[in-house]
Amino acid sequence: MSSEAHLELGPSSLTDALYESIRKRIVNGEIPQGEKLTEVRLATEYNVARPTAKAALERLTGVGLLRRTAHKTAVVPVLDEAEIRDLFFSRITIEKAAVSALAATGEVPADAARAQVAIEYAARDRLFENQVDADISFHTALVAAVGSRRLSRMHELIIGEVHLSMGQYKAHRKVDPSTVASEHAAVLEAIAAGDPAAAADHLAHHLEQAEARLLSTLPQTRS
Amino acid sequence: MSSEAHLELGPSSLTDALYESIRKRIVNGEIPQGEKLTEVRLATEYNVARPTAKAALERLTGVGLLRRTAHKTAVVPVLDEAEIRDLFFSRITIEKAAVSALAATGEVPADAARAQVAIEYAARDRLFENQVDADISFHTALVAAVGSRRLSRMHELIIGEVHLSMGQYKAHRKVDPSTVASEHAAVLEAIAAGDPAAAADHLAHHLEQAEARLLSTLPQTRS
DNA sequence: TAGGACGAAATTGTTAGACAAGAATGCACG
DNA sequence: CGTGCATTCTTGTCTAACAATTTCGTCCTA
Repeated sequence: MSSEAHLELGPSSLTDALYESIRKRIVNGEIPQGEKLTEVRLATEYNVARPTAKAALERLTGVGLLRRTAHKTAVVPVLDEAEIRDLFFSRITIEKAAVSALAATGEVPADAARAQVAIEYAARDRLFENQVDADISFHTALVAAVGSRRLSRMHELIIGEVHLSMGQYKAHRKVDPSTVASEHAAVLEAIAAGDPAAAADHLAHHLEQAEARLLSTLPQTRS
Repeated sequence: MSSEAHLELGPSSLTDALYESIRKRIVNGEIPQGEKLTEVRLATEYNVARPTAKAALERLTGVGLLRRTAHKTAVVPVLDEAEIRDLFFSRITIEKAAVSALAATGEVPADAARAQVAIEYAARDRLFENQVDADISFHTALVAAVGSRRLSRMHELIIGEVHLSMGQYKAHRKVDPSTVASEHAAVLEAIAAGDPAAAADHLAHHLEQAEARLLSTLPQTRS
Protein backbone atom coordinates (compact mmCIF):
# COMPACT_ATOMS: atom_id res chain seq x y z
CA MET A 1 0.00 0.00 0.00
CA SER A 2 1.28 3.44 -0.85
CA SER A 3 2.34 5.62 2.03
CA GLU A 4 0.39 8.51 0.63
CA ALA A 5 -3.21 8.68 -0.45
CA HIS A 6 -4.68 11.41 -2.54
CA LEU A 7 -8.11 12.90 -2.38
CA GLU A 8 -10.38 13.18 -5.33
CA LEU A 9 -11.53 16.61 -6.25
CA GLY A 10 -15.14 17.32 -5.61
CA PRO A 11 -16.47 17.76 -2.12
CA SER A 12 -16.36 21.37 -1.07
CA SER A 13 -14.88 20.75 2.33
CA LEU A 14 -11.57 19.11 2.95
CA THR A 15 -13.00 17.23 5.90
CA ASP A 16 -15.82 15.96 3.69
CA ALA A 17 -13.35 14.64 1.17
CA LEU A 18 -11.30 12.97 3.85
CA TYR A 19 -14.39 11.44 5.44
CA GLU A 20 -15.57 10.09 2.12
CA SER A 21 -12.20 8.68 1.19
CA ILE A 22 -11.73 6.82 4.45
CA ARG A 23 -15.32 5.65 4.39
CA LYS A 24 -14.83 4.04 1.02
CA ARG A 25 -11.64 2.35 2.11
CA ILE A 26 -13.41 0.88 5.12
CA VAL A 27 -16.53 -0.41 3.39
CA ASN A 28 -14.50 -1.89 0.56
CA GLY A 29 -12.44 -3.87 3.02
CA GLU A 30 -9.27 -2.10 1.96
CA ILE A 31 -8.82 -1.24 5.61
CA PRO A 32 -9.47 -4.55 7.37
CA GLN A 33 -11.50 -5.22 10.47
CA GLY A 34 -9.69 -4.53 13.70
CA GLU A 35 -7.25 -2.12 12.10
CA LYS A 36 -6.33 0.88 14.18
CA LEU A 37 -6.55 4.33 12.68
CA THR A 38 -4.60 6.95 14.52
CA GLU A 39 -5.10 10.62 13.91
CA VAL A 40 -1.46 11.31 13.08
CA ARG A 41 -1.23 8.42 10.67
CA LEU A 42 -4.19 9.66 8.65
CA ALA A 43 -2.99 13.23 8.89
CA THR A 44 0.39 12.36 7.41
CA GLU A 45 -1.05 9.95 4.84
CA TYR A 46 -3.42 12.55 3.49
CA ASN A 47 -1.25 15.57 4.17
CA VAL A 48 -3.77 17.32 6.35
CA ALA A 49 -3.59 18.72 9.85
CA ARG A 50 -4.40 16.50 12.79
CA PRO A 51 -7.60 18.37 13.72
CA THR A 52 -8.92 17.69 10.23
CA ALA A 53 -8.18 14.00 10.53
CA LYS A 54 -9.73 14.03 13.97
CA ALA A 55 -12.95 15.51 12.66
CA ALA A 56 -13.22 12.87 9.96
CA LEU A 57 -12.63 10.08 12.47
CA GLU A 58 -15.27 11.46 14.77
CA ARG A 59 -17.82 11.57 12.00
CA LEU A 60 -17.03 8.03 10.98
CA THR A 61 -17.43 6.98 14.59
CA GLY A 62 -20.79 8.71 14.60
CA VAL A 63 -22.09 6.53 11.79
CA GLY A 64 -20.74 3.31 13.25
CA LEU A 65 -17.93 2.72 10.78
CA LEU A 66 -15.34 3.20 13.49
CA ARG A 67 -15.37 2.65 17.21
CA ARG A 68 -13.47 4.45 19.83
CA THR A 69 -13.58 5.31 23.46
CA ALA A 70 -11.99 8.25 25.19
CA HIS A 71 -8.25 8.51 24.72
CA LYS A 72 -8.15 5.30 22.74
CA THR A 73 -7.46 5.00 19.06
CA ALA A 74 -10.24 4.32 16.58
CA VAL A 75 -10.56 0.83 15.15
CA VAL A 76 -12.60 -0.67 12.34
CA PRO A 77 -15.25 -2.69 14.16
CA VAL A 78 -15.31 -6.47 13.99
CA LEU A 79 -18.94 -7.50 13.69
CA ASP A 80 -19.65 -10.81 15.33
CA GLU A 81 -22.72 -12.97 14.85
CA ALA A 82 -24.76 -11.16 17.49
CA GLU A 83 -24.02 -7.81 15.93
CA ILE A 84 -24.90 -8.99 12.44
CA ARG A 85 -28.21 -10.27 13.75
CA ASP A 86 -28.89 -6.95 15.42
CA LEU A 87 -27.89 -5.15 12.27
CA PHE A 88 -30.33 -7.10 10.14
CA PHE A 89 -33.13 -6.82 12.67
CA SER A 90 -32.78 -3.06 12.46
CA ARG A 91 -32.40 -3.14 8.71
CA ILE A 92 -35.54 -5.21 8.22
CA THR A 93 -37.47 -2.80 10.42
CA ILE A 94 -36.54 0.18 8.29
CA GLU A 95 -36.80 -1.38 4.87
CA LYS A 96 -40.10 -3.10 5.57
CA ALA A 97 -41.56 0.28 6.47
CA ALA A 98 -40.12 1.69 3.28
CA VAL A 99 -41.48 -0.89 0.85
CA SER A 100 -44.86 -0.89 2.57
CA ALA A 101 -45.10 2.84 2.06
CA LEU A 102 -44.03 2.50 -1.56
CA ALA A 103 -46.53 -0.25 -2.25
CA ALA A 104 -49.26 1.97 -0.85
CA THR A 105 -48.60 4.33 -3.73
CA GLY A 106 -47.98 1.55 -6.25
CA GLU A 107 -45.12 3.36 -7.93
CA VAL A 108 -41.86 1.54 -8.49
CA PRO A 109 -38.96 3.93 -7.94
CA ALA A 110 -36.95 4.40 -11.10
CA ASP A 111 -33.64 4.49 -9.27
CA ALA A 112 -34.24 1.09 -7.76
CA ALA A 113 -35.08 -0.41 -11.13
CA ARG A 114 -31.89 1.06 -12.56
CA ALA A 115 -29.81 -0.34 -9.70
CA GLN A 116 -31.42 -3.73 -10.27
CA VAL A 117 -30.10 -3.69 -13.82
CA ALA A 118 -26.67 -2.59 -12.67
CA ILE A 119 -26.48 -5.60 -10.38
CA GLU A 120 -27.04 -7.95 -13.27
CA TYR A 121 -24.38 -6.30 -15.38
CA ALA A 122 -21.86 -6.41 -12.55
CA ALA A 123 -22.64 -10.06 -11.90
CA ARG A 124 -22.25 -10.96 -15.56
CA ASP A 125 -18.85 -9.28 -15.65
CA ARG A 126 -17.76 -10.80 -12.34
CA LEU A 127 -17.16 -7.36 -10.89
CA PHE A 128 -17.75 -8.21 -7.30
CA GLU A 129 -17.20 -4.78 -5.87
CA ASN A 130 -19.58 -3.15 -8.34
CA GLN A 131 -22.12 -5.83 -7.51
CA VAL A 132 -21.98 -4.94 -3.84
CA ASP A 133 -22.23 -1.25 -4.62
CA ALA A 134 -25.21 -1.79 -6.89
CA ASP A 135 -26.94 -3.91 -4.26
CA ILE A 136 -26.45 -1.15 -1.70
CA SER A 137 -27.77 1.34 -4.24
CA PHE A 138 -30.87 -0.74 -4.82
CA HIS A 139 -31.82 -0.78 -1.17
CA THR A 140 -30.88 2.84 -0.64
CA ALA A 141 -33.00 3.86 -3.61
CA LEU A 142 -36.00 2.02 -2.19
CA VAL A 143 -35.76 3.92 1.07
CA ALA A 144 -35.00 7.24 -0.57
CA ALA A 145 -38.08 6.91 -2.77
CA VAL A 146 -40.30 7.14 0.29
CA GLY A 147 -39.23 10.75 0.60
CA SER A 148 -38.73 10.69 4.34
CA ARG A 149 -35.59 12.49 5.32
CA ARG A 150 -35.45 10.81 8.69
CA LEU A 151 -36.11 7.32 7.43
CA SER A 152 -33.25 7.81 4.99
CA ARG A 153 -30.98 9.08 7.71
CA MET A 154 -31.66 6.07 9.89
CA HIS A 155 -31.17 3.78 6.94
CA GLU A 156 -27.87 5.44 6.15
CA LEU A 157 -26.63 4.46 9.59
CA ILE A 158 -27.64 0.87 9.05
CA ILE A 159 -26.61 0.43 5.46
CA GLY A 160 -23.14 1.74 6.24
CA GLU A 161 -22.50 -1.17 8.55
CA VAL A 162 -24.11 -3.56 6.09
CA HIS A 163 -21.76 -2.28 3.42
CA LEU A 164 -18.87 -2.67 5.83
CA SER A 165 -19.65 -6.28 6.60
CA MET A 166 -20.24 -7.18 2.96
CA GLY A 167 -16.99 -5.55 1.97
CA GLN A 168 -14.99 -7.11 4.75
CA TYR A 169 -16.16 -10.64 4.10
CA LYS A 170 -16.20 -10.44 0.33
CA ALA A 171 -13.41 -12.97 -0.14
CA HIS A 172 -15.63 -15.69 1.31
CA ARG A 173 -18.80 -14.81 -0.48
CA LYS A 174 -20.11 -16.91 -3.28
CA VAL A 175 -23.59 -15.72 -3.97
CA ASP A 176 -25.68 -16.71 -6.93
CA PRO A 177 -26.52 -13.35 -8.54
CA SER A 178 -29.70 -14.65 -10.14
CA THR A 179 -31.07 -15.55 -6.73
CA VAL A 180 -30.57 -12.01 -5.49
CA ALA A 181 -32.03 -10.64 -8.71
CA SER A 182 -35.21 -12.66 -8.41
CA GLU A 183 -35.65 -11.75 -4.76
CA HIS A 184 -35.32 -8.10 -5.67
CA ALA A 185 -37.73 -8.50 -8.54
CA ALA A 186 -40.34 -10.02 -6.26
CA VAL A 187 -40.20 -6.96 -4.06
CA LEU A 188 -40.58 -4.59 -7.00
CA GLU A 189 -43.50 -6.58 -8.37
CA ALA A 190 -45.33 -6.43 -5.07
CA ILE A 191 -44.78 -2.69 -4.98
CA ALA A 192 -46.09 -2.33 -8.52
CA ALA A 193 -49.11 -4.45 -7.56
CA GLY A 194 -49.83 -2.09 -4.70
CA ASP A 195 -49.70 -4.84 -2.11
CA PRO A 196 -47.92 -3.52 1.02
CA ALA A 197 -48.09 -6.77 2.98
CA ALA A 198 -46.65 -8.81 0.12
CA ALA A 199 -43.91 -6.27 -0.47
CA ALA A 200 -42.94 -6.38 3.20
CA ASP A 201 -42.97 -10.17 3.19
CA HIS A 202 -40.82 -10.47 0.09
CA LEU A 203 -38.41 -7.92 1.43
CA ALA A 204 -38.13 -9.63 4.82
CA HIS A 205 -37.49 -12.93 3.10
CA HIS A 206 -34.80 -11.43 0.92
CA LEU A 207 -33.03 -9.81 3.85
CA GLU A 208 -33.24 -12.97 5.93
CA GLN A 209 -31.55 -14.79 3.09
CA ALA A 210 -28.91 -12.08 2.84
CA GLU A 211 -28.33 -12.32 6.58
CA ALA A 212 -27.91 -16.07 6.37
CA ARG A 213 -25.49 -15.74 3.48
CA LEU A 214 -23.44 -13.26 5.43
CA LEU A 215 -23.46 -15.32 8.62
CA SER A 216 -22.27 -18.38 6.73
CA THR A 217 -19.09 -16.53 5.81
CA LEU A 218 -18.27 -15.61 9.38
CA PRO A 219 -15.16 -17.24 10.79
CA GLN A 220 -16.14 -19.75 13.44
CA THR A 221 -15.63 -18.68 17.01
CA ARG A 222 -12.73 -20.77 18.16
CA SER A 223 -13.13 -22.82 21.27
CA MET B 1 -29.86 35.58 30.20
CA SER B 2 -26.44 35.39 31.79
CA SER B 3 -23.47 35.97 29.58
CA GLU B 4 -21.70 32.99 31.03
CA ALA B 5 -22.86 29.43 31.41
CA HIS B 6 -21.22 26.84 33.57
CA LEU B 7 -20.82 23.16 32.96
CA GLU B 8 -21.86 20.54 35.41
CA LEU B 9 -19.22 18.16 36.55
CA GLY B 10 -19.57 14.66 35.34
CA PRO B 11 -18.82 13.74 31.75
CA SER B 12 -15.21 12.79 31.30
CA SER B 13 -14.65 14.84 28.21
CA LEU B 14 -15.06 18.57 28.03
CA THR B 15 -16.63 18.29 24.62
CA ASP B 16 -19.12 15.78 25.99
CA ALA B 17 -20.11 18.16 28.75
CA LEU B 18 -20.50 21.02 26.32
CA TYR B 19 -22.55 18.87 23.96
CA GLU B 20 -24.83 17.76 26.74
CA SER B 21 -25.30 21.24 28.12
CA ILE B 22 -26.23 22.77 24.79
CA ARG B 23 -28.44 19.81 23.97
CA LYS B 24 -30.45 20.32 27.11
CA ARG B 25 -30.84 24.01 26.43
CA ILE B 26 -32.15 23.30 22.98
CA VAL B 27 -34.64 20.56 23.84
CA ASN B 28 -35.97 22.56 26.77
CA GLY B 29 -36.70 25.48 24.54
CA GLU B 30 -34.28 27.69 26.43
CA ILE B 31 -32.62 28.36 23.11
CA PRO B 32 -35.54 29.10 20.81
CA GLN B 33 -36.18 27.88 17.29
CA GLY B 34 -34.35 29.81 14.64
CA GLU B 35 -31.67 31.04 17.01
CA LYS B 36 -28.19 31.20 15.59
CA LEU B 37 -25.34 29.63 17.50
CA THR B 38 -21.93 30.84 16.45
CA GLU B 39 -18.78 29.04 17.46
CA VAL B 40 -17.19 32.06 19.08
CA ARG B 41 -20.28 32.90 21.06
CA LEU B 42 -20.43 29.45 22.61
CA ALA B 43 -16.70 29.38 23.11
CA THR B 44 -16.76 32.62 25.09
CA GLU B 45 -19.96 31.73 26.96
CA TYR B 46 -18.54 28.46 28.17
CA ASN B 47 -14.93 29.54 28.37
CA VAL B 48 -13.64 26.90 26.00
CA ALA B 49 -11.59 27.07 22.85
CA ARG B 50 -13.32 27.50 19.53
CA PRO B 51 -12.42 24.02 18.24
CA THR B 52 -14.14 22.52 21.27
CA ALA B 53 -17.28 24.52 20.60
CA LYS B 54 -17.05 23.56 16.96
CA ALA B 55 -16.91 19.87 17.81
CA ALA B 56 -19.98 20.13 20.02
CA LEU B 57 -21.90 21.99 17.29
CA GLU B 58 -20.98 19.38 14.73
CA ARG B 59 -22.18 16.58 16.92
CA LEU B 60 -25.45 18.36 17.57
CA THR B 61 -25.83 18.87 13.85
CA GLY B 62 -25.24 15.16 13.40
CA VAL B 63 -28.22 14.27 15.57
CA GLY B 64 -30.52 16.82 13.97
CA LEU B 65 -30.70 19.28 16.84
CA LEU B 66 -28.92 21.93 14.79
CA ARG B 67 -28.71 22.61 11.12
CA ARG B 68 -25.93 24.14 9.22
CA THR B 69 -24.45 24.29 5.78
CA ALA B 70 -20.90 25.05 4.81
CA HIS B 71 -19.63 28.39 6.03
CA LYS B 72 -22.97 29.24 7.55
CA THR B 73 -23.73 29.46 11.22
CA ALA B 74 -25.68 26.74 12.97
CA VAL B 75 -29.33 27.41 13.81
CA VAL B 76 -31.91 25.61 15.92
CA PRO B 77 -34.23 24.08 13.34
CA VAL B 78 -37.81 25.27 12.95
CA LEU B 79 -39.93 22.19 12.37
CA ASP B 80 -42.90 22.88 10.15
CA GLU B 81 -45.94 20.66 9.71
CA ALA B 82 -44.35 18.53 6.99
CA GLU B 83 -41.32 17.88 9.14
CA ILE B 84 -43.39 16.95 12.17
CA ARG B 85 -45.33 14.49 10.04
CA ASP B 86 -42.11 12.98 8.77
CA LEU B 87 -40.75 12.86 12.29
CA PHE B 88 -43.74 10.93 13.57
CA PHE B 89 -43.82 8.60 10.60
CA SER B 90 -40.25 7.64 11.43
CA ARG B 91 -40.97 7.48 15.11
CA ILE B 92 -43.93 5.18 14.67
CA THR B 93 -41.85 2.88 12.49
CA ILE B 94 -39.21 2.45 15.17
CA GLU B 95 -41.44 2.24 18.20
CA LYS B 96 -43.89 -0.17 16.62
CA ALA B 97 -41.02 -2.52 15.95
CA ALA B 98 -39.90 -2.11 19.54
CA VAL B 99 -43.20 -2.87 21.24
CA SER B 100 -43.89 -5.77 18.89
CA ALA B 101 -40.60 -7.33 19.87
CA LEU B 102 -41.31 -6.73 23.54
CA ALA B 103 -44.77 -8.24 23.31
CA ALA B 104 -43.25 -11.32 21.73
CA THR B 105 -41.43 -11.91 24.99
CA GLY B 106 -44.33 -10.78 27.17
CA GLU B 107 -42.10 -8.95 29.62
CA VAL B 108 -42.92 -5.38 30.56
CA PRO B 109 -39.71 -3.40 30.96
CA ALA B 110 -39.32 -2.12 34.50
CA ASP B 111 -37.84 1.18 33.41
CA ALA B 112 -40.89 1.98 31.33
CA ALA B 113 -43.22 1.23 34.22
CA ARG B 114 -41.17 3.50 36.45
CA ALA B 115 -41.26 6.31 33.88
CA GLN B 116 -45.02 5.87 33.64
CA VAL B 117 -45.30 6.58 37.35
CA ALA B 118 -42.98 9.57 37.09
CA ILE B 119 -45.26 11.08 34.46
CA GLU B 120 -48.21 10.93 36.82
CA TYR B 121 -46.28 12.55 39.62
CA ALA B 122 -45.05 15.34 37.38
CA ALA B 123 -48.55 15.93 36.06
CA ARG B 124 -50.00 16.07 39.56
CA ASP B 125 -47.42 18.66 40.58
CA ARG B 126 -47.85 20.67 37.38
CA LEU B 127 -44.16 20.29 36.57
CA PHE B 128 -44.42 20.54 32.85
CA GLU B 129 -40.77 20.10 32.08
CA ASN B 130 -40.48 16.97 34.20
CA GLN B 131 -43.58 15.64 32.52
CA VAL B 132 -41.98 15.99 29.11
CA ASP B 133 -38.77 14.39 30.34
CA ALA B 134 -40.64 11.48 31.87
CA ASP B 135 -42.62 10.95 28.67
CA ILE B 136 -39.39 10.85 26.69
CA SER B 137 -37.97 8.44 29.24
CA PHE B 138 -40.97 6.16 28.88
CA HIS B 139 -40.56 5.79 25.15
CA THR B 140 -36.81 5.54 25.35
CA ALA B 141 -37.11 2.79 27.96
CA LEU B 142 -39.44 0.82 25.71
CA VAL B 143 -36.95 0.88 22.87
CA ALA B 144 -33.95 0.24 25.09
CA ALA B 145 -35.63 -2.83 26.54
CA VAL B 146 -35.49 -4.54 23.17
CA GLY B 147 -31.74 -4.70 23.61
CA SER B 148 -30.90 -3.70 20.07
CA ARG B 149 -28.06 -1.21 20.02
CA ARG B 150 -28.91 -0.03 16.51
CA LEU B 151 -32.62 0.34 17.11
CA SER B 152 -31.78 2.49 20.12
CA ARG B 153 -29.35 4.56 18.12
CA MET B 154 -31.92 5.26 15.45
CA HIS B 155 -34.50 6.06 18.08
CA GLU B 156 -32.10 8.46 19.73
CA LEU B 157 -31.97 10.43 16.51
CA ILE B 158 -35.73 10.60 16.32
CA ILE B 159 -36.53 11.20 19.94
CA GLY B 160 -34.10 14.10 20.06
CA GLU B 161 -36.15 16.00 17.53
CA VAL B 162 -39.35 14.96 19.27
CA HIS B 163 -37.99 16.34 22.50
CA LEU B 164 -36.98 19.50 20.68
CA SER B 165 -40.42 20.10 19.26
CA MET B 166 -42.17 19.33 22.54
CA GLY B 167 -39.86 21.67 24.38
CA GLN B 168 -40.14 24.46 21.85
CA TYR B 169 -43.91 24.46 21.71
CA LYS B 170 -44.53 23.82 25.39
CA ALA B 171 -46.11 27.21 26.02
CA HIS B 172 -49.03 26.27 23.81
CA ARG B 173 -49.56 22.76 25.03
CA LYS B 174 -52.48 21.84 27.15
CA VAL B 175 -52.54 18.10 27.36
CA ASP B 176 -54.67 16.05 29.67
CA PRO B 177 -52.14 13.90 31.55
CA SER B 178 -54.61 11.16 32.28
CA THR B 179 -55.20 10.68 28.57
CA VAL B 180 -51.50 10.13 27.98
CA ALA B 181 -51.32 7.84 30.99
CA SER B 182 -54.11 5.60 29.78
CA GLU B 183 -52.66 5.40 26.29
CA HIS B 184 -49.34 4.35 27.76
CA ALA B 185 -51.04 1.84 30.01
CA ALA B 186 -52.78 0.24 27.04
CA VAL B 187 -49.44 -0.35 25.38
CA LEU B 188 -47.95 -1.92 28.50
CA GLU B 189 -50.97 -4.16 28.95
CA ALA B 190 -50.72 -5.45 25.41
CA ILE B 191 -47.04 -6.18 25.97
CA ALA B 192 -47.83 -8.03 29.18
CA ALA B 193 -50.53 -9.98 27.36
CA GLY B 194 -47.97 -11.04 24.76
CA ASP B 195 -49.97 -9.62 21.88
CA PRO B 196 -47.58 -7.96 19.40
CA ALA B 197 -50.26 -6.74 17.01
CA ALA B 198 -52.29 -5.13 19.77
CA ALA B 199 -49.22 -3.51 21.26
CA ALA B 200 -48.29 -2.06 17.88
CA ASP B 201 -51.84 -0.80 17.35
CA HIS B 202 -52.08 0.85 20.74
CA LEU B 203 -48.70 2.43 20.28
CA ALA B 204 -49.53 3.74 16.81
CA HIS B 205 -52.76 5.20 18.12
CA HIS B 206 -50.97 6.90 20.99
CA LEU B 207 -48.34 8.42 18.74
CA GLU B 208 -50.93 9.59 16.23
CA GLN B 209 -52.67 11.37 19.07
CA ALA B 210 -49.40 12.86 20.22
CA GLU B 211 -48.70 14.03 16.68
CA ALA B 212 -52.11 15.64 16.43
CA ARG B 213 -51.64 17.37 19.77
CA LEU B 214 -48.31 18.73 18.64
CA LEU B 215 -49.60 19.86 15.26
CA SER B 216 -52.46 21.73 16.88
CA THR B 217 -49.96 23.94 18.68
CA LEU B 218 -48.14 24.90 15.50
CA PRO B 219 -48.44 28.54 14.52
CA GLN B 220 -50.56 28.83 11.40
CA THR B 221 -48.68 29.45 8.18
CA ARG B 222 -49.51 33.03 7.33
CA SER B 223 -50.86 33.77 3.92
C1' DT C 1 11.32 -18.52 34.13
C1' DA C 2 7.10 -16.13 35.17
C1' DG C 3 4.86 -12.29 36.93
C1' DG C 4 4.24 -7.68 38.15
C1' DA C 5 5.63 -2.90 38.72
C1' DC C 6 7.61 0.99 36.87
C1' DG C 7 8.85 4.19 33.35
C1' DA C 8 9.07 5.73 28.56
C1' DA C 9 6.69 6.29 24.29
C1' DA C 10 2.59 6.92 21.78
C1' DT C 11 -1.92 8.89 21.37
C1' DT C 12 -5.61 11.72 22.26
C1' DG C 13 -7.81 16.10 24.48
C1' DT C 14 -7.54 20.87 24.62
C1' DT C 15 -5.77 25.42 23.93
C1' DA C 16 -3.89 29.56 21.48
C1' DG C 17 -3.06 32.20 17.58
C1' DA C 18 -3.21 32.95 12.80
C1' DC C 19 -4.68 33.30 7.97
C1' DA C 20 -7.74 32.34 4.02
C1' DA C 21 -12.21 31.88 2.03
C1' DG C 22 -16.91 32.30 1.89
C1' DA C 23 -21.31 34.69 3.53
C1' DA C 24 -23.88 38.51 5.28
C1' DT C 25 -24.53 43.22 6.09
C1' DG C 26 -24.83 47.94 5.24
C1' DC C 27 -23.51 51.98 2.86
C1' DA C 28 -22.82 54.64 -1.09
C1' DC C 29 -23.79 55.68 -5.59
C1' DG C 30 -26.37 55.62 -9.68
C1' DC D 1 -35.43 53.35 -4.76
C1' DG D 2 -32.60 49.69 -6.26
C1' DT D 3 -28.09 47.78 -7.20
C1' DG D 4 -23.25 46.89 -6.44
C1' DC D 5 -19.24 47.09 -3.80
C1' DA D 6 -16.65 47.00 0.42
C1' DT D 7 -16.44 45.97 5.15
C1' DT D 8 -17.27 42.75 8.65
C1' DC D 9 -18.54 38.47 10.49
C1' DT D 10 -18.06 33.61 10.55
C1' DT D 11 -16.31 29.39 9.41
C1' DG D 12 -12.44 26.17 7.46
C1' DT D 13 -7.87 24.86 8.06
C1' DC D 14 -3.20 24.98 9.73
C1' DT D 15 0.83 25.16 13.00
C1' DA D 16 2.57 24.61 17.51
C1' DA D 17 2.33 23.29 22.02
C1' DC D 18 1.14 21.19 26.53
C1' DA D 19 -1.64 18.09 29.52
C1' DA D 20 -3.75 13.77 30.42
C1' DT D 21 -4.25 9.12 29.47
C1' DT D 22 -3.25 4.83 27.52
C1' DT D 23 -0.03 1.43 25.87
C1' DC D 24 3.97 -1.02 25.65
C1' DG D 25 8.45 -2.57 26.77
C1' DT D 26 11.83 -3.33 30.12
C1' DC D 27 13.61 -4.50 34.32
C1' DC D 28 13.40 -6.25 38.73
C1' DT D 29 11.88 -9.68 41.81
C1' DA D 30 10.05 -13.98 43.48
